[in-house]
Amino acid sequence: MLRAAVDYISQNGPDGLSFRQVAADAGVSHQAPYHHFTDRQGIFQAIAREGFAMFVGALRNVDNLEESDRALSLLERYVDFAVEHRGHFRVMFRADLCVMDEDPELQAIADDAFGVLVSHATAILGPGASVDDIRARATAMWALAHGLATLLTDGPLEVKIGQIADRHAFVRSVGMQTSLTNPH
Amino acid sequence: MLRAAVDYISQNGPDGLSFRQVAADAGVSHQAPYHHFTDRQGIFQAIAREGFAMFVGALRNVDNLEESDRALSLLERYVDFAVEHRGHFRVMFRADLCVMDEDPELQAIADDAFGVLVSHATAILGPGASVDDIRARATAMWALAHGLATLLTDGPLEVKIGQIADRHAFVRSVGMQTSLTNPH
DNA sequence: AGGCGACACTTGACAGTATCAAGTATTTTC
DNA sequence: GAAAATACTTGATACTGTCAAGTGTCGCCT
Repeated sequence: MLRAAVDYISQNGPDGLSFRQVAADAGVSHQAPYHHFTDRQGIFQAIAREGFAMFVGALRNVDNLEESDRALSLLERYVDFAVEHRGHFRVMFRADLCVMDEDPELQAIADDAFGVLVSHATAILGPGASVDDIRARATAMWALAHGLATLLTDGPLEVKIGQIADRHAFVRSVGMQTSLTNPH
Repeated sequence: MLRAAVDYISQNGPDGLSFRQVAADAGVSHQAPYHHFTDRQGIFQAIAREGFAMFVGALRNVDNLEESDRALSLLERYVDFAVEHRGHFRVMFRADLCVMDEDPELQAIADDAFGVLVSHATAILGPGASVDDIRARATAMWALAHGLATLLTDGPLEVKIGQIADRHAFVRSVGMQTSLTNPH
């Protein structure tokens, strides 16, 4: 049932998603989903949870890589996740669809994902860096990755810059332009 | 009428927007908007048009600034626009809400906005830069700005990194971390 | 002056939607 | 084997976008 919803979202976006249609696709009555997910919002929350769990998994263990490659790998993985799980990704960062405030578990797992970024920013900037610098660096990496992912999945990037032949190479070349790999 | 719709969107997001509610707020019958904007999609297209027009206006003339300040100013203006016109911004980059393919005028004005980024990237990298480098640099700036704007307007940025006291200073400090101001 | 056509809007109807409420099996648990 | 939780079901309500056809009102042309 979740699977059906995610599939729909990845193709048509989250907005047109019909609770009833999902039920029909799963071959049950129109109230069956309402029993599992309390709300229409509930189904998005469930998707976001699953998504963030996978997301953290994709980002974790980046520390095992060679240091010079970590920032680019992080960027690459972030974008990869968005493209490969666009159904989940489209929901995860939409505050209007899944309100994290009401779901502590979701909040916790999202924190984990951000934690990866912060620890990475800390490692790159070294022990001497100020809290503000680390915060700024982590935000910069997040914003770059998130912007790229968003523009690729939903936005008009390919419309504007033309078809992208090799996504991995492209993402890396974009990352190189920002020298986020360097200490300062 | 557009005003009412934009106000609603800036507060509640574009998804819950009800054609009928907008009409009621404007004190007309439920079919009056349908006369002005052919579609529910039509109202989003109108908002996107208005938005991109303002957007280009906000980004233009960044060339007049001192060269070292251009990249940061561009970033700052991009984010400013998103925050100050969040009602428009939330619609402009949602391909599912306003399909640009069917609106050449909208497409043209969006091209203008991207043109500012490209010309800026070209100027920074100098005449010797390859097309791929310029493309990558323009994308990097766009992604950073867009990601930051998105995370600020819709995303969980402030939830994760804490309240931002001075937005302008923060945006600039994030921009500094990426050295997008430098040639390479 | 009189008519005419564009425009701005209205009422009415239809199918589809989320959601509330209350019912019915089936499965698990004690 | 009874009770309770689980997984559904049907029915009804209020709201939504959209189609269709009507009403008034203004400016303009003859």
